[in-house]
Amino acid sequence: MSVNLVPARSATAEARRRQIVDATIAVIATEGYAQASFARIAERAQLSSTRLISYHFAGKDELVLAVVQQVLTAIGDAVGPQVAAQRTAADRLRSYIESVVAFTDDRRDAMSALLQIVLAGALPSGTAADEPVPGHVEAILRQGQSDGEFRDFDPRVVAAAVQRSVEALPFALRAEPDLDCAAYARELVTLFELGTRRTGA
Amino acid sequence: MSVNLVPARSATAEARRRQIVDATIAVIATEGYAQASFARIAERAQLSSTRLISYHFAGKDELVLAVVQQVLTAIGDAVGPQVAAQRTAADRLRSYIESVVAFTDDRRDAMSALLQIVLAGALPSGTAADEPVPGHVEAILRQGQSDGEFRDFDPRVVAAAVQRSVEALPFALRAEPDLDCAAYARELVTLFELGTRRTGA
Amino acid sequence: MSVNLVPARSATAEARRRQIVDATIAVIATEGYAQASFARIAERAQLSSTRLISYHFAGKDELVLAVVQQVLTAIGDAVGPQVAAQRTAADRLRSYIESVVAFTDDRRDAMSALLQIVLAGALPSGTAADEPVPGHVEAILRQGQSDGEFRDFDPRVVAAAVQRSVEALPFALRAEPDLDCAAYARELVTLFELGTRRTGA
Amino acid sequence: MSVNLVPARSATAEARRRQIVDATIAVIATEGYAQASFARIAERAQLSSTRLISYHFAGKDELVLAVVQQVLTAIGDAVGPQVAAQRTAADRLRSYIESVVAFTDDRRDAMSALLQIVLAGALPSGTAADEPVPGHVEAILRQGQSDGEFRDFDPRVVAAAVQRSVEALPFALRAEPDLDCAAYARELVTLFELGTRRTGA
DNA sequence: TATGAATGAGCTTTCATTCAT
DNA sequence: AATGAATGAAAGCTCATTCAT
Repeated sequence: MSVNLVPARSATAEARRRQIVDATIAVIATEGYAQASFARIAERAQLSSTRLISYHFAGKDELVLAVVQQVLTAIGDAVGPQVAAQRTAADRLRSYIESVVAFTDDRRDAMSALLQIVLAGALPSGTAADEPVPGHVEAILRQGQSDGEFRDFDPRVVAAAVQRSVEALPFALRAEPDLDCAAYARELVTLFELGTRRTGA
Repeated sequence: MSVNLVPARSATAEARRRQIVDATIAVIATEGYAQASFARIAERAQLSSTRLISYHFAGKDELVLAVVQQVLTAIGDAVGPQVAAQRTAADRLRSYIESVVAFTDDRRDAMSALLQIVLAGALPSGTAADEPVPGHVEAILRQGQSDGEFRDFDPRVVAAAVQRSVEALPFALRAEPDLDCAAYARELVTLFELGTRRTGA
Repeated sequence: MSVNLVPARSATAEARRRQIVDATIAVIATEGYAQASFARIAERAQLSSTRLISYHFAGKDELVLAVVQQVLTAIGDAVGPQVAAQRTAADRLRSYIESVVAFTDDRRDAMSALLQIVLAGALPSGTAADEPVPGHVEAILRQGQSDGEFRDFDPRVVAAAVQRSVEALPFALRAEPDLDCAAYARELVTLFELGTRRTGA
Repeated sequence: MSVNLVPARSATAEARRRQIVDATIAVIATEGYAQASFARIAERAQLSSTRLISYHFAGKDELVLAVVQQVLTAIGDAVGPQVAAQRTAADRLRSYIESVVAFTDDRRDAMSALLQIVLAGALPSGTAADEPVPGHVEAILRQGQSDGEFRDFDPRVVAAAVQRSVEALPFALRAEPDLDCAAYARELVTLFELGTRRTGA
């Protein structure tokens, strides 16, 4: 039996927060993190004044944190089940790349905003969310190594390479919106399959 | 015959610009791009007022551009000759990774500042420098493919993967300053060698 | 036959008002009058929102006035009977000083809050309570003069001196919480006894 | 030979600071400390914007500190020589009361502003100026005791009484602008002469 | 009696930049 | 080449208060 110490937010408040978070994502994605002032967010969300943002969020940090958490949750919901359904490490790696790419294609603004926040170092300290789905790729790689599927390599380095390669997609999409994301995913899958699989005989 | 439309800057002015650019790099690297205001830069450079910055640079855009150009030039000087000395595409790719990693290790602030500027989307439009050493990796990859060294893949996707993987290093170094960069480079070299080489018979 | 124009407040409402007034006193005493916003008061009183304050008090003026009245009433209850029990003016003056000092020692927050409000000039105009127990000291002094106990002096000036000297105690207590208040009172009593008594033959 | 490490402020800057400080004193004295916002100060000083205040003072704390220092210096200049010219402790005490009262009468706004700042507890911590001419009265009293002029009493208590009694004048002046200050001073002088002089035989 | 939601006005501070020497 | 002075705009944030249940 769990006790909720924090007073539950009302449905109205939750909807407002959601609306503000969505507007923040849109502003960051389209105008850049530096331009994401309360004024512009309020404008985008059709709010009467920025005061409504201050009312629902303790400060800008809390707003940014809410954006990060919302997007991370969405990524987790989209990617987690796909990856978990796979049997081998190679399949999980493939599934991870494919589903993150698909999510990126589907929710471009959300992914773009998340990356801008993380890369700008704008995350308030103490946040566990230093990376999208942090450590997941590294865990997959380590499992694959101990299972004998993958060759010997530093899982941190390769995990970083996978992660960053996937994260490159939003930038590519901004330059070329009609990019074939499925093909993009296939290229990355092949690249890292070849790069990680057990070599030899 | 080339005509110099821009009036040559004096040595004194050049030194001042250099001093300001260096201070800007230091501020961005250590405090973040968002904190790099004229006030903080002037403070770091020991200038009596921000007026000196405005005097030597037409505006913030020009200052940021000067930072980017200075760092890109330094990268070019460090990486270009190394890569050019190689005979095969595979060697050039290896050399590229190794020398960029070495440069990153050597000039951490400069590389960190450059990446923050680029990732923040802070480059004034019309700048050709959308990427560090833009297109170099892609050119190497294309050459390798037409030479038969590399397998068939989308050179843009793989180039992006290589580029971003190398760019991950400054972030890793911030978290772990004593990171073994040579080992980091070796891991990336192996990863992308395996991922790009001609497979099969 | 008296008519009650103000609708009687229920016991619940009265308790709430009391709770809010007490929280206001605590905030003013510990953080200063300038920091005594509705937000901080609500926080201190464990209220869910500032709305409850606005609900029970017509505005900040009324809240501050309620604080003043509550403290003044308490002072009157503590000091009045003591003074009234004395027979000579000198005894009444001594009793006034002693009992106000005792009250200040006993109810430090209340006295501190009252003084801050009065000294900040925060009393809404038209309030009769421009001073704690206004005029009492002056009345004692005038009586002592007409009775021939006290020498000839301007009772307003001396009353102000007595008043302010007693009011200095909260400030002294803040700097030195373990101050011997009884000794403090004795010093003041002697000082003003010597300063006011009939001199000469 | 002394070296000035802090760059000297220009005459222009010094004049501007003075102008702003004077306007601040006027606003605090006439409208109260709580109303002394940059906006009102700028308005009073006829400045084009509040930006000019921020330009000349690092923040509100520095501005308030400048006010305090300016007034304290003025008090010291007015009171110090008068007191120093006296031979006995009783004369010095009398001179102190008379000259502070005279200063208060002469520079009502300055004294009123100073007292409001001090009483509001608005002095940034670390400031030595916790009281107007701090400790001077106490020093006079101690000297008078060791010289045998004054009776035995706690000099801190009596000093506080003298200090606060003198500080009451600005409040009295606000209520009654035509108050006879010389008479006010005479009353206080007599009161504390009688209260402090050696009694007996 | 109480409360969640919302609000306009105001605050200090920082921004890059310009004027005038 | 350099500098002191000044500036309008915008930033995030807090204020007491009101609306609507």
